[in-house]
Amino acid sequence: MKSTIKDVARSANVSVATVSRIVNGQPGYSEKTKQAVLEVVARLGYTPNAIARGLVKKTSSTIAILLPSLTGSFMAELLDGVVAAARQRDYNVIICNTGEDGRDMLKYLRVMGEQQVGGIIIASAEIKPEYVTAIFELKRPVVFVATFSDRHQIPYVKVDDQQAAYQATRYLIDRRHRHIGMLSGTQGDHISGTPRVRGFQLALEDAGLTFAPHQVTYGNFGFPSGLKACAQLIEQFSELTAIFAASDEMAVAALAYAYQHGIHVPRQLSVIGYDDTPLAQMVTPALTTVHQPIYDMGAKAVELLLERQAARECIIMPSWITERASVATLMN
Amino acid sequence: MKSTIKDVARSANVSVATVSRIVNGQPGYSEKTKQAVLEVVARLGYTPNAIARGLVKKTSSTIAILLPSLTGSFMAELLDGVVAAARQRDYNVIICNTGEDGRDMLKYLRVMGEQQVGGIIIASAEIKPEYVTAIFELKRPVVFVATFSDRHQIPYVKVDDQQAAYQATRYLIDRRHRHIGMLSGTQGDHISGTPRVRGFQLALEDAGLTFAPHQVTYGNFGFPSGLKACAQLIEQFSELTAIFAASDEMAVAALAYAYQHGIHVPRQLSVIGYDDTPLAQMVTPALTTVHQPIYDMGAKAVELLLERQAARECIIMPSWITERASVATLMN
DNA sequence: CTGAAAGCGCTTACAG
DNA sequence: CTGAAAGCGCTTACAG
Repeated sequence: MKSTIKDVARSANVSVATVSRIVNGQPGYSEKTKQAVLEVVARLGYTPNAIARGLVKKTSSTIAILLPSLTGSFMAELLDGVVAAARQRDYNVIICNTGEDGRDMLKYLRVMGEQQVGGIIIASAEIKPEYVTAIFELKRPVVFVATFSDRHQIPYVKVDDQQAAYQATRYLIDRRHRHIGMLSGTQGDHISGTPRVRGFQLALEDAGLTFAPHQVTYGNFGFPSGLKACAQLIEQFSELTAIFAASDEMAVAALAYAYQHGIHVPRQLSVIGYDDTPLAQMVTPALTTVHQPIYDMGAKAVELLLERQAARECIIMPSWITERASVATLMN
Repeated sequence: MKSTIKDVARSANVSVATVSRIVNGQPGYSEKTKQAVLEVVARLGYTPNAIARGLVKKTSSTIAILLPSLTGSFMAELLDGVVAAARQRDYNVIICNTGEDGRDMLKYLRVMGEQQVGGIIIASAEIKPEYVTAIFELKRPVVFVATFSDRHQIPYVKVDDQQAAYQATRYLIDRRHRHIGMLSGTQGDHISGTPRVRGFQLALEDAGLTFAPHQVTYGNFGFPSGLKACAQLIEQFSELTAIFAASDEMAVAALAYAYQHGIHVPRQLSVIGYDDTPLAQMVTPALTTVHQPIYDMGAKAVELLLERQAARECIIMPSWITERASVATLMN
């Protein structure tokens, strides 16, 4: 049987109050009783029950992260940042997989409320109105990361997707590409879909280039979808010399497609990605891509959640292009 | 203020016992009082406090997974399997990053004990003797995944690394390769290092080929280390026609190295990896590799932990080679 | 410096 | 079918 605070109190001939103070390093006891108690603690192998403590203190030193999927290195890196920042603050993190379509979002929101978590981070997902309702009912700190709601004041940390896409497109234009196609993420996705397409379009138009619907093709950010989208793009827009992909995985799919069809990257086709996940440096040719500070975004979200909740700030993280080997400058 | 069971009891003119029964679907109340109570529950927005329940039931419906690192798709996939299996059983999972060298292993073991978790999964890490001591003191279910202890009876689920390495090497030999090099993981790693080298050596010797130390070179399973190890291997063993890498990332590093040096894969150099992470299908040429059922291993670990703890079984999962495009059959 | 006691929000025999 | 009461393992005023 696990020993409790009562056991050590009895064994040390003191009250539980005294044991509690000593174990928690609060003032109020002599060095002598401290030694005696600590000795009993060691002998009995006593460890405090965090559940009981949580009940009286009404907080459990844990936060939850809700994410749509665990696959893909984006989430792994985000999680890494969250867990590291939480550990620094002695918080545990519970991980909830809500499913790609947010199927279990509402369920987890409720369950995490019941678990009395200190706060909830919601990652990269379409925020439906009913989520927002549930969030407000929870009366608990929530922050979004890599997503946001444009209708409600809920803190978020993310990159400016439209601007980042603009930069990436501009990068291609500056290297004299005039026929640029885009591999977009999920069509109709207001978070990471539409804004990136808009940035793409804007950059083209600002440079005096035309933008037509057949220049963009859609997938779901994943590799297989990228393969299909790339085939379709090249078929309907054969004059293209460069591709901007809305995710590294889709960009890598373009690389794979090109290789299979004997198209040399970057000599015959330039490719720029989005995310800068570890994948980008591993492929050949190494991928030039939009860098998102994913790890830092996770860490920042924790900070917002735990220490700056009152401020209700939103944070736009900087993004930039990390140059590698998949984009060529055109000669003419 | 959040309402408690007392609030709804008062509001519904019943005892807390009755509310408890109704909320938990236990027998013992009339349909009429049930309706009345449920109505109050809805009106007050009452949700039970899982912490309080955990205190009396002495279990918290959460398990912990301790892993050395979150980066790399191996861990992401494992985590995915664990989380999915836990969700099925209405368990939450707390994720603890112990650091590559197990720096925080002991700390987390203690903290998770205090959190009264229902069980602990320890993933892919060297198991030091002091861990085992701490594990036994915990008196809580523990299962290892992708690792094990050869000195103590603690359930594990893993692949037979030596055998898998043997198969991979054999695969190369069957395709007429006679000069085969290996990119090993961490030197001295008893879990995923040594056994794979041993399998490699055995396969060579069984085929009547020689095995010499200069045929293997060491990294730490990661991509950058693979690049270095590959350079070194090719320098000291230039006649090689095929490489067996102890991880997909190291195999991909070999692909990258070859590309940079104008060596065509698989025409001039064959490469086989280990893990079959998503990465393997994304690179070009697509990587032939040893498939580990990582997701299933995570799910299995949860099953062992929660439902078959008493049996104390260990499970060796099957592995196989998934053929893609990075290995060629030699002609001569 | 120390202890008795109330209380955190539940569940669960036990009695009716 | 229903309730009074004890108890889960702690923390924290309060009193001395």
